[in-house]
Amino acid sequence: MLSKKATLKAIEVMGELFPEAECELVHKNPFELLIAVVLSAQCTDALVNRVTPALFEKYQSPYDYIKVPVEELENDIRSIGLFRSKAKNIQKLSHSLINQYEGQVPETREELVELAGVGRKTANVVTSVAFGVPAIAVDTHVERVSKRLGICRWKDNVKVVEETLMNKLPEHLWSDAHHRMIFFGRYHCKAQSPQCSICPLLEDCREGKKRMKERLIG
DNA sequence: AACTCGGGGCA
DNA sequence: TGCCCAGAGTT
Repeated sequence: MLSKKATLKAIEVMGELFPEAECELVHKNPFELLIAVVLSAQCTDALVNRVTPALFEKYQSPYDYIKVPVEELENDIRSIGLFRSKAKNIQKLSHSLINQYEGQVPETREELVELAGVGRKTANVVTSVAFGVPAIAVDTHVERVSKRLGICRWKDNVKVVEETLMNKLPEHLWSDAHHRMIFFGRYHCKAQSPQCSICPLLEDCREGKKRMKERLIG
């Protein structure tokens, strides 16, 4: 397991590699952010950003989303994939916001995860980005990078990965660490073709050294 | 724990 | 053109 010190150093190096790492979802308020993150499940943020300008123009509140037939909402988000379940979830979620929170977005993880289409990762992104609560949202990039570097164990589930990261990093870095690991995972430590041979973290990376040794990397 | 949903992107 | 990617929900 990577020490706290080495983990911190790795996060700093990722920051140097990707100084532009920050939240990529275009949002103006907690509600738009929530919708954007729900839409982003199983597709890229770039894809979501293609539909959100028109979507947010047309739908500005939970009340707008429940006024239209579900087929119309499906059609408005058709190009991002999984549009049937996402449209259904957004209407269900909108009803919940109206009935339980007077149309506002709740500010705690516990309340957020109860909403349709909102899981642990989405709840963390909303609380941290919209409400400034320190959190590490563990998506597949964060999970893969953490496991390859040896910050956590291979068998750890998402919850344990999250707790381990929080234990090894100071609270004020949680948000930055999240964004940096996403960039690092997406563009460098890729799922299929990690760039180990040119990686500045190779010395400290369990998986990278193994791959180099086994010549899995050119 | 394994499977499903559904597109876009890339080799 | 077929494989890979990305979370939440269901069983």
